[in-house]
This record gives sequence, C-alpha cells and structure tokens, in this order.
Amino acid sequence: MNTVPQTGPGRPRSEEAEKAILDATLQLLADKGYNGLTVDKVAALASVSKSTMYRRWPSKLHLVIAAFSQLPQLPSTNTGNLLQDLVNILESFLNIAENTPLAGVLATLAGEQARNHELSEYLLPLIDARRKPVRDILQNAMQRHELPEDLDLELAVDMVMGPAIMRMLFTRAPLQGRPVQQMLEITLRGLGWLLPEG
Amino acid sequence: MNTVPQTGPGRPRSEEAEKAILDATLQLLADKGYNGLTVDKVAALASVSKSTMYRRWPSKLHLVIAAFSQLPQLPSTNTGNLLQDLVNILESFLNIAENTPLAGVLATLAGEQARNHELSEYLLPLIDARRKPVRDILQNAMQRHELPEDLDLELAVDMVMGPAIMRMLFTRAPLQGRPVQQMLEITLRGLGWLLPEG
DNA sequence: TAGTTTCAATACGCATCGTATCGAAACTAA
DNA sequence: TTAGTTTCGATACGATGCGTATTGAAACTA
Repeated sequence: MNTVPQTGPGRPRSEEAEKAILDATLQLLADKGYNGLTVDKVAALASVSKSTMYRRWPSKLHLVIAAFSQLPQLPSTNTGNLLQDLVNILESFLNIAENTPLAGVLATLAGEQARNHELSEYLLPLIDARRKPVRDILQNAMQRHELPEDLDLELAVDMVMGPAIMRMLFTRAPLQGRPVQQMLEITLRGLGWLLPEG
Repeated sequence: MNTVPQTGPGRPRSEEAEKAILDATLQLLADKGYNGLTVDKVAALASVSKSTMYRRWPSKLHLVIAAFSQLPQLPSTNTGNLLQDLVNILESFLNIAENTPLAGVLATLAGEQARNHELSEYLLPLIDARRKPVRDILQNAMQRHELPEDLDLELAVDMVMGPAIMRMLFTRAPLQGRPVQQMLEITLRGLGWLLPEG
C-alpha cells in the first residue's frame, strides 16, 4: 500500500510512525467521518509531520483506504447451518456499520470510485476482502450440496449482501433482527437452497 | 426546496435564474461528479451570481439535492409481465448509472447522510421517489395475485434493487443483460412469484 | 414616491489539501 | 571515521473552494 520500498542507504522509515498514522486515521474516521478528518489532525494525533504521511500515501483518500485495509476480517462462523451462518456475519457487519461511520465512508469511497478509476485498484481488493467470508460460507454450503452445483458464486454474494446494504445506505429502515433473517430466507429460497433436513 | 417564499414587497425572485442554476448543476454533476462541481462554476455556467444561489439553498449539498429532485422519474412500464417490467426499469436505471456519474453522486450523498442527519430530511424523499416505480410494479403484480398477499413491499423493493446496486457501486462486475435478468429471476423465485401461466 | 427585496459583481475570510524548504537524525558504504 | 543518502519534525506556502459581506442598480408594493 506504500508508495516506495525502503531498501538501500539512508535512514529507514519508522514502522512506529506508520502504525501511529493508520491508528490515528481510523480513530478520527470513526469519530468525525471522512469529511471531518483532516490531514493536519491526523498528523497531530499521530505526533508526526505531514511529510512523513505524504511520503507513504499520495493523498488523503489513499490514506483512508490504507487505514481501512488494516481493519480485521469479519469472523466467519461455520456452524453447518447456512442460514444461521449468513445471519451471523451480516448482523456483525451491520453492527459495525451502525456504530461507526465506516459504512458512510465506504459509500463515499464508492462514489469517488465511479469517477476516479485509479482508485479502484486500491479499493476493489478491500471490498473483495469483505465479500470473502460470505463467499466462503456459500462455498461450504455448496460442498454440502445444499446449493446448486452451477451456482454463480459472485452473483450469489451480491444477492446475499445487496439487499442489506441497500437498506442500510439508502432506505435507512430498521435492519437488525427479523428483517435480516427474512431477507436471507428469501434470497436462499431464490438461490435454490436445499435444506439439509429435507 | 427553497429556503424562503417570495411573497410581499420587493423584487420577485427570478424563476429563470432558478431553472438555469439547477440545469447547470445537473450538467456539471453529470460531467464532473460531486467533487468536480464547484459553486463558482455553477454560477458562471448559469450566468448568475453566487448570492442568487445562496439565497435559495444554504449549501452546495442542498443545491445538489435540489438538482437531483429535478430529474425525471424512470419510466415504469406495465406490460403485465412482472419479470420483464423489472428488467426494463433496472436496465434503464443502470444505463443512466453507467453513462453519467450520477450513481456515484448518489453514493456520495448516502455517505454524507450517514453523518449529517439533517440531510436525511431532504434525501429520503428523493430516494423514495426512485423506489416508487419498482414499488408500483410489485404492487401491480400483487393485485394480479402473482405475489403473496402478505408480501412486505418495502422489503421486496430492497430485494429487487439491492443486488444490482451492490454490484454497480462495489463489486463493479458486468451488469447489463444476462446478470440483471438472472438476479431478478432469483429474487422473484425467493419472493414466491406465482407465474401467471402456471 | 418611499420602502423592500433581488440582482450581478466582487472582494474577503477561512479551512484544507498538497508542496516546498530546512536542519537534524539515522542509516550505508567506503 | 567520513561522505552520501534518506527520513524525520517543523513550518511556511500556494492553490482551491466554500460561504459571507458589500455595493449600487433593478424590480416590485403600497
């Protein structure tokens, strides 16, 4: 994610500073959102000069993306119950989204991506990492023959996550508990879920 | 959407200027996106002074929202074929999204909405208007008894639009033609679509 | 005719991004 | 030890863009 490696002669880059910058970025992002975060504030909070930041990331946007990719993966349960596994991971995703402005930031980045194509290069892997747990759960179910063999996995991921994200970002209707389970039941039925018990 | 009515004495507000401002806003939005649009550029393109703009809308954000609500509704066909009607409206939505950065702007606004709650008041009606054609199509199908009587209509709208929007904004995989139809077939199956011919 | 509001033009304050400069610090290589 | 290189913090700076303020003319009401 950095711009240049630090091999050769000269003073080595401070790993400490790098961590402090990314931590400060995440904290300010969580406290004030993307627009409320300023480069100078990050520098002050991380006790670092701006040159140290811009040597690593070419813009505020890149910095934010780098900070995002530091976030831990969502815990992907594998209870063997497809519906329950999906409910779990979606609920934990929505919990994060409701208690931090990360969802809003993600939407902002998506909007920027539509215009700034160079951004996709950095953003797409990050998004794919968020899709991966869902993909894994679906893939496990396929191996248990609970889903059709010819299922388009990427399309299925969109079908599973799309309605919840739609509601979270745009509709802004209640989403915890019942609605999530209901949405997933509908989607799984559409995908041709073959329940293990019949 | 304006801040103050124009009754009473004094020079009346220019309807012409208002239209020119909104048109210029839409054009710049389509050409350069939200960040590429500047208030001064809008003023120049509309041949209007900034005071004329700020007298009507208190910020760039409000102006953009006002311009958005000027956009025409998507044409809601009613052929009697539920799948085809939904394919049509989603395709025309995606056509706009692919040929202009308006979709990206919508994402940007959604991101802002997550932080700026006062914004929801203006944005939600606008989003609801975009959902309405889909809601109408689904409602028509319900009256034809092609969908269950107890269907949660709002949830169904999210299920229909969510996967496509997910793919458009985040996944960024191909979306025209086959995938749209396939996604809708899966969703309708999950919703319990009772085909008219069987 | 007097009072009120909008108009275009323009200047201004202010925040913020990203760049540039500087001398000190930390490292490599000879 | 010494010369060369890169990063460091501190700080200043240019550029951009939002939103406000001022001013005199224009368009309306009473």
